[in-house]
Amino acid sequence: MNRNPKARERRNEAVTADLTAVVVAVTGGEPRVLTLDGTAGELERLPSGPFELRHRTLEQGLRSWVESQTRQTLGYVEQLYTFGDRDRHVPTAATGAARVLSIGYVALVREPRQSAAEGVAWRDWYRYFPWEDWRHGRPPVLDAIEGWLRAWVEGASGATERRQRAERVAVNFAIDGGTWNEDRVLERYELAYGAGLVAEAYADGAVVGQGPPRGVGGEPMAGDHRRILATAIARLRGKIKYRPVVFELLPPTFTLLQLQQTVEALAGLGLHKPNFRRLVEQQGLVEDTGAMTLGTGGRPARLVRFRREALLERPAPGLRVRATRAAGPRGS
Amino acid sequence: MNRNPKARERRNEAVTADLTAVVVAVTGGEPRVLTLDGTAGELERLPSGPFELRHRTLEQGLRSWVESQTRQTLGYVEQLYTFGDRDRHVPTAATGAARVLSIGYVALVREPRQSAAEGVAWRDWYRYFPWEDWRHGRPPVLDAIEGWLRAWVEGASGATERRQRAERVAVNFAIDGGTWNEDRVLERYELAYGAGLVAEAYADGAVVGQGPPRGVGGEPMAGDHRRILATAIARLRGKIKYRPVVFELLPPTFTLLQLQQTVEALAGLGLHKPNFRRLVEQQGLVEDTGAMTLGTGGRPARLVRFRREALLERPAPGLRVRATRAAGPRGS
DNA sequence: CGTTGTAATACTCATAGAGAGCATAAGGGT
DNA sequence: ACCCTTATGCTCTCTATGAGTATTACAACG
Repeated sequence: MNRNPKARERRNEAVTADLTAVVVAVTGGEPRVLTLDGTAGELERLPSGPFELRHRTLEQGLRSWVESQTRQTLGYVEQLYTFGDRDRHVPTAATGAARVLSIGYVALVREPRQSAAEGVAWRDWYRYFPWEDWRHGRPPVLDAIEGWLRAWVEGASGATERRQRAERVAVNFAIDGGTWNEDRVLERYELAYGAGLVAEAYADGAVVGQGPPRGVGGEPMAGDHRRILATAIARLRGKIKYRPVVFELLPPTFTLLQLQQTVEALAGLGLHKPNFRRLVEQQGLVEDTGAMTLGTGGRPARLVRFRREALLERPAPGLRVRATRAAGPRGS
Repeated sequence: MNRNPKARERRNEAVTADLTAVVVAVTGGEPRVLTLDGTAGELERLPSGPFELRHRTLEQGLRSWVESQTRQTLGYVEQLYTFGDRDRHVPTAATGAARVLSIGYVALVREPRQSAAEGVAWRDWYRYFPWEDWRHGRPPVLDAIEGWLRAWVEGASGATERRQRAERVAVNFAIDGGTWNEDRVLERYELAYGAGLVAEAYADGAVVGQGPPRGVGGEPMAGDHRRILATAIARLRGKIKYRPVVFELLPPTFTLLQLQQTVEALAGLGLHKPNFRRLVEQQGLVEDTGAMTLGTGGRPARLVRFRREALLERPAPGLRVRATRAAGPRGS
C-alpha cells in the first residue's frame, strides 16, 4: 500500500511464527487444558512461544516451549491450524507492528502429575465453552445464548444478511430445526465472536457495544488462544470417531467405564452404557488384561488395554458416538 | 525465559511463510490439479508465493498469488497444514539460509476455463499418486510397490524397527491383512518417502541409493509440493464424507452420474450406482430441477441441484462412500 | 449377616442403513 | 426392429445401532 521498494528487503516481508499449545488431559472424567495464569489481572493463556532458529522442527519448538513454561512433557502432538488474520491481532509492545502467525497444536497427555508449577493450572475446558457440555442434557446457558443470537439475527442490515445469519445460527446451534453437532466447536466460537457473545470480540475491536451478561460468553483468554482451544476441541471430537486417540489420554490399563467417561468428556455428550461397551468390544479396540479393579464402590471391573491389532483390522478404528436421548441433544 | 535479550533481535528469529495452493477441479470424471511447468527441465510445481505485508490475510495472499500466476480465480478455499521441517528444505538462492514455512491450501473450482495460460496446466492428480486410483480395481503399480516395501521392511536394522515398519506398511498399504483406507494418502506418501519410493526423498538427501524403476514412485514435484498435494487429497477424501464439498466442483445443475463420478474421482474408488443414488436421495442432498439432459448416449437423466436445507437436517451431510466389491479394495 | 447402593455385565427387540444383485425404462444409432 | 447405453426402480439380506431390561458382584452399614 504505502511502502517504498527499498523497504521491501526480504526480512521486511518476514513474519514471526508463534507456536501455541493446547495440552489436554482427562482427569476424573473431566476434560482439562493446561493454562498459564495471566500476570497482574491479565487473561489466562495457553503455553506458547516463537519459533526460533534453534528449533529443529515446528513440533520440537512447541515441545520445548511447553516444557520450559509448564514442566510438562508432551506425548502425542498434532498440528491444528495457522492463524494469521491481521484484524485479529492487536499489536503489542513485544510484537511491534510486525506480522505474527499463530500455529496452533493440540497435545494429549496421561494424567497430569501431582500439582502443576507456579502460575500453571489444569482447567476444565468447559470453563471456556460452557455451551459445549451436553453430558447432562442441554446446558442452561443456551437459553441466554439463543436469545442473544436471535437478537443478532434480527439486527442484520438486510434481508439477505438476516437469512444468512439465521442459517448459520440454525446450523450450528441447533435452533429452529437444526441438529446439535458436537464437532462444530470452532464454527460456534466464530459465530459467537461475530455476534459479540465473547469478550475477545470487543477486545479486538471487531464488535463494539455492550456484551452479554457475565457467564454467558464463557471465560475469555488472551489473544486468539480461545480460538485455538476451540479448534483443538473440534479436532479431537472429530478424530475420536475414526482414530483411536482417546487411548493417549488413558493409563496403559483402564476400565470400560473410564474409557466411556473419557470419550464423554471430550465429546461433551452422555452415552448409553451398554451400547458403548458393545461398540468397543465389537470394534476389537481393547483386550482383556486378566486383572480387575478393586474397591471402586461397585462390582469390580475388568481392566483392559488398547489392542493395536485393531489398527489393521478396521479401516477407521474409532468410537462413533451418538448421544443417548436422555443425556443428549438431537433436535433442539 | 533465559535468553540474552541482546542476542535475540526479533528479525533474527523471523521466518518466511510460503503460501502454496492445490487447486482442484474434476473435468470429465477426472481429478485435476493446477500446476506450473518447471522451467528448463525443472520439476512441476504448484502455484505459490510468499506471504507479504500487502496481503490482508493468509487466504488473500494465496488467492492473489494463484491469480497472478495462473489467471484462475478461486472459490472455496481451505487451509491444510503448515510444513516447517528443517530437514525437508534444501536452501535455494532465493531463500538463502533463512527459515521457510510452507502453508498449504486446497481450493476447489468448477470446470477450468478454456485453455490455461502459458506454462500452466491442469494435470490428473493420479499422475503423482498412481497407487491411489482404485476406481478400476487395485492399481497394478502396487505389485512393484509392495515388493519394494517388503524389502524396506526387511532392511530394518533391528527387530523392533522391523515390526514397526511392517505395521506401518500393513496399516497403510493393505498388505498382510490390512484394509485399504482411501483417506490415508498422506501417510502413504510419507511412508513412500521414508522408504525411498519417491524421488523427492533422494533430492532432499533423506535417502541415498538407487530409487525404484521409473513409473513406480509417481511423478515428482518441486520441493515439498507433492507432500502438500497428498495432504490436499487426503483432506478432500475425508471431508466429502461429512460435508457437502463435492458440489463446489460441479456446475449448478448436474446429473446423479456426474455427482457419482466426481466423488469417485476424488475418492479413487468405484461405487455401486444404485446404492449411491439411494444414499444421495435419502440424505436429501439434491433436489429436482425439472430439466433433463439430452443426447448423452443413453436414457436422459434428471438434472438436479444441491439442496441447502440438507445442511440443517443432517448433522453431517456428506457421502460416506464405500467401494463395491468389484471395483474396490477391502482386504488386499 | 442381611440390606442397600453402586457398578459391571448380559441379553432382547425393533429398526434403520448398507451391500449386492436384478429388472425395467428411455433415449440414440444402425 | 434391434442393439447399445445410461437412468431408474425394487428386492433381499445382514449388520449396526438405539433403547430397554435383567442379573451379578462387590462395599459399606446397621
